[in-house]
Amino acid sequence: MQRLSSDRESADRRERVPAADARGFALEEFLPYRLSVAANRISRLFARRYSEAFGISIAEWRVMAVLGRFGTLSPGGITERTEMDKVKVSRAAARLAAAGLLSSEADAADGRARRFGLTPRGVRLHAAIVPIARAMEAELAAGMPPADWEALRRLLGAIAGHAGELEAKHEGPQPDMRGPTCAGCDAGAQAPR
Amino acid sequence: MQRLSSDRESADRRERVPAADARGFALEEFLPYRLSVAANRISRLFARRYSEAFGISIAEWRVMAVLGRFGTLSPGGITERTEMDKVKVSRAAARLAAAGLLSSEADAADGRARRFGLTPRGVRLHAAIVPIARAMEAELAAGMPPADWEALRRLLGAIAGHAGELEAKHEGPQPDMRGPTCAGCDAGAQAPR
DNA sequence: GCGCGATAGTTTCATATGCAACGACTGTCA
DNA sequence: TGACAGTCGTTGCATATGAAACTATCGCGC
Repeated sequence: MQRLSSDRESADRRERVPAADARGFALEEFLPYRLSVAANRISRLFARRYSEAFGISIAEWRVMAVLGRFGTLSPGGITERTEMDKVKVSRAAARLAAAGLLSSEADAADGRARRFGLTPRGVRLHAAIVPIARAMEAELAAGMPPADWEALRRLLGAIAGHAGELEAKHEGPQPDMRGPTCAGCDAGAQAPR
Repeated sequence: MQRLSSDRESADRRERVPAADARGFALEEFLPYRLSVAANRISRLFARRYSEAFGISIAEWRVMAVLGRFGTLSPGGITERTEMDKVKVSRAAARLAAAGLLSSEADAADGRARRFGLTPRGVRLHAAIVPIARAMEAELAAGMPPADWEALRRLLGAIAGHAGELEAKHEGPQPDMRGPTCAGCDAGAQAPR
């Protein structure tokens, strides 16, 4: 972790030396930014299509996708397999159940848990969405050579895995948070939220 | 665009044939899903760090980043360069200005426009964040070979570009929307919002 | 059996988001 | 010059989000 110039002796130097470096920072080259832009554009694309054609959101589609694959699942199981927040899963499942696409029953073995599954209508909707989703993916893939597409898929898995590790590392043991990073950043007041 | 079985003659076949295909749909292999998961994890990682260390959001950081690079910009100029919604830019800039990090003045040439720029404190904060951002990017990059990292950067640019084209195509002329996609999907009621 | 900390899921609440409406201003065309 | 369609940026509103609180239940230890 690079140390930022924390000396207070010279405002001039503080502004000139790191600023000379910082001025060269190009947001459009920054990988996290590119990733975010790409993901947002594609999410918008898919969200619009799912919403227009089927009246469901991406979160709801994900829930249906894992239920279509795994049969019945508990909210927790859905949460794991969709990588979504449990609150998001809970709400998506409630909406789908209200729309008659999901069945929900109490888990016989665990009184806290529930089992969600696709109703016959849910199965039909799932079967209708899958080809559309695949076609949209193919439309995206048509923009680059197949080898690039496969590489992108692989690299996204790799970066997500690594990011997951970093997240876990920072969530668990929180040592001297904001110590080394903020020390010396005399930015003054934190922006009001 | 793959045609989905829209025949109505046999509910059995409608359920068996496409479902057999649909059941094999693996969300975790779906590239848009992977992209979203990767982007969300990394955004959380960066958002947490920026917030803890500097009290700003990613949107605010992006505004500062482009102002640090280009000097003064109008809200519209910021919007273009950050790929963010104009509303998001407006609010981020307002918060940063309230925190004393941005200066804002009327544009002499155009009474509708404004000019935003970094205040001296904004410049210092910008100079403090850049090395942190670079260090975090390096931490991420450490998870894969440099060649893979470069490939990922390039492929993200390519996919975002292609997605942008598709978005533009679907936004402009909206011909028979939901015609070919929804035709034959007898999913019944749209999920209530 | 019976506390009691841990777990599953939902709900509450404060914030974030984006579309649409708005006010302010511009440049053009008659 | 003086309407008026178009643009710039902000604000209002309805929805989406997630952290934390809450309810119901579990299963361990005694």
